[in-house]
Amino acid sequence: MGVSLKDIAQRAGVSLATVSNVVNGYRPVGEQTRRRVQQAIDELGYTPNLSARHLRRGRTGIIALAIPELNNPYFAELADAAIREAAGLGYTLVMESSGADRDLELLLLDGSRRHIIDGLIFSPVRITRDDVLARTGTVPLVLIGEGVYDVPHDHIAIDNVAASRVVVEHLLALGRRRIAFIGAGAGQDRQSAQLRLRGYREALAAAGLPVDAELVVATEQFGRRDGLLAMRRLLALDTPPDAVFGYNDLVAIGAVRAIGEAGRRVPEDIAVAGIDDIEEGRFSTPTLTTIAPDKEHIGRFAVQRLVALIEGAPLAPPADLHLPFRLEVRESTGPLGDRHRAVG
Amino acid sequence: MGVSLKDIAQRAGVSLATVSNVVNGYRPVGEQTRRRVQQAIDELGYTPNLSARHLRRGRTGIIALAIPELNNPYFAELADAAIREAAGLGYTLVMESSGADRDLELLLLDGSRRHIIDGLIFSPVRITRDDVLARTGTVPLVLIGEGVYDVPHDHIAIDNVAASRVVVEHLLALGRRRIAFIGAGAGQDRQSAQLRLRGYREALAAAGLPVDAELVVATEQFGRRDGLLAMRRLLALDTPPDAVFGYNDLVAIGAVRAIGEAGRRVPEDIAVAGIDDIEEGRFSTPTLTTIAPDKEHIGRFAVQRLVALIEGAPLAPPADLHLPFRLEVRESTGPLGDRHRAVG
DNA sequence: TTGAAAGCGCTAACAT
DNA sequence: ATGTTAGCGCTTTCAA
Repeated sequence: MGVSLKDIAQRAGVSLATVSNVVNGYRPVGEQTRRRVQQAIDELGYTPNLSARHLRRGRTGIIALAIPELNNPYFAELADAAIREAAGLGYTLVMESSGADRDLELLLLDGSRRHIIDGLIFSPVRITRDDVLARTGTVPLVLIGEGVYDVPHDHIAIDNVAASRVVVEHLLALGRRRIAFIGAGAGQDRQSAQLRLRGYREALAAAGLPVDAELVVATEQFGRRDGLLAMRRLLALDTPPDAVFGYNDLVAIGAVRAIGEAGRRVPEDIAVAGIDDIEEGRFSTPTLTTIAPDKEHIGRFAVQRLVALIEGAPLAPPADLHLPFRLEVRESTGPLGDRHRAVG
Repeated sequence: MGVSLKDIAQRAGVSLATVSNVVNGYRPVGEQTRRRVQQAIDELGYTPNLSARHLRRGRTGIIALAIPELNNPYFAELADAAIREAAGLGYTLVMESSGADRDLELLLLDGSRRHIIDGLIFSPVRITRDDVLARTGTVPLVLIGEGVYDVPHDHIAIDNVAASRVVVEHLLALGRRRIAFIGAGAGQDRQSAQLRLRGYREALAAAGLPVDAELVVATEQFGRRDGLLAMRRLLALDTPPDAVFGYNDLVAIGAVRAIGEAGRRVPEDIAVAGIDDIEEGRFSTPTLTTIAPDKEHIGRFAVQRLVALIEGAPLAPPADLHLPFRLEVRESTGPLGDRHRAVG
């Protein structure tokens, strides 16, 4: 074991409590004493034993960020911001993957790690509002993403229905009329898929267009491969779409690949757009039109709310926060002839 | 506070030690007793308080994976494997980012979190062999990647010189003669950049070709944008290259983008290859030729070695492990006319 | 302004 | 096979 408070106390000729107060600043310490203690700390190279502190305080200083897929770049970028914010507030953030599995999500919700984490930032995709209401776990909880609404917890997300509408309106403004949606979710209640699908439907309805069921493709997951496979099915239709809206950027990128493999061009033959604004889409060929949520903001804000909750700061009641987003029009829906404008 | 061992002991009418033994299995417990204790545990919903356990044991059950950039997909894919392996062995893995900063790396090396982590898997890029030899930290350490060699720690990596040679030999076999290298590292000692550059040089030398200094481009970082900017400089040369080898897949993808923006084609005009085999390169247009290290293997193996070290298992002395890799030839260097073969 | 001491929940050495 | 108990390092109440 390393250097402990007791070692410092002995060295400085003071009591344990005094050293603790120099370290934590809970109550005033005389200037003389403080100096002696600080010197001992420096000489011996003391750092607090966190396990002991946590045992005593009943807190661990660890918060978790639970997301469906670890290697979805959207979450990686979000996590990056969250980790930095957490570190700045004296917390360590650990990432947990639910694998988009309902049972695992329920476990996380009920505090599978309740003794190791002080709080949870959760991006659920399979559980429902009722699951959250019925939860027995008590660790502070902040929800992100569009999984669940109307629950007594902080909830940070963009308005997915509105975002989807903006994308589809953009495609309509380009003159596209057979607009497909990839990623409707395969039977399970991926709530965010429902919301994005709803925005898609609303935009079509507002334009007086019918929703053609064969243009709405469900997928098992929401990765590149899922987008690719779904797009192949769309290309096999008698009348393929002239535009595709992907559930997220990964799905859209998979669709772009499938279109190229079929010898068609994006955007000339088929325009493609996604949601998330992952960096990949800013360098792909063609670059990808997308909805850009402020990931940095979401990540930092979620951590701030959670830490406030943990530390019992007086704060506003649970809020449903809709952060702004913007449409990034790039080559995959750009006007023709606009290919290969320099990026970066 | 929640339910403690004492609560269970009272409920089951046994001693603390017995409950502890039911939970941990350190010594045998009678069948009758075990059943009663287990029932109490189930009824009261007991879970061990990890802070207490850690305080007592002197270990935290947390290991760290320190990498240069959190949102480099290569590391995300590696981390995914490592996190699963760690969980399987009863450890929680936290990710730390060094930001490829030398001071931060030194801090990590000397145990900036010594009280919170039991061990460290470290992928350094700026520190040197001497830094590692001089380290004062004592937490068990496993090195991954090509940052440092010949130090008394486990070290897991692919042979970067050999891998680079394979890539360049492949480009040579395609008949390319002006082969550029992007990502030589800008002055700082990014050891892995040196190694990959060495492989590049060796392959050219073996083919009896000179190394043209203007075809070797240093970059600040190793992301998509760096590849893009470097490639623009190469395209501005009097005689641009007919092939490009990127330090990693991200750099290569940036280069592909720059080539397209300049109105040239990959691979017809310029062939491009990288290292890492990130999923992005399997769906990009064109798909990216690359070196595929076994990320799953590296991640799991690093965790296994580290945990063995932590738990003091008798094990072989520190080893320098070179894991196998293979060349994945895809469209970006494929024979002409091979575009858009179906992937997936 | 400072000190003494209890006790957070657990494990492991020592007893029985 | 089971029980008793010391003590990991820290924070915090009560006293001085």
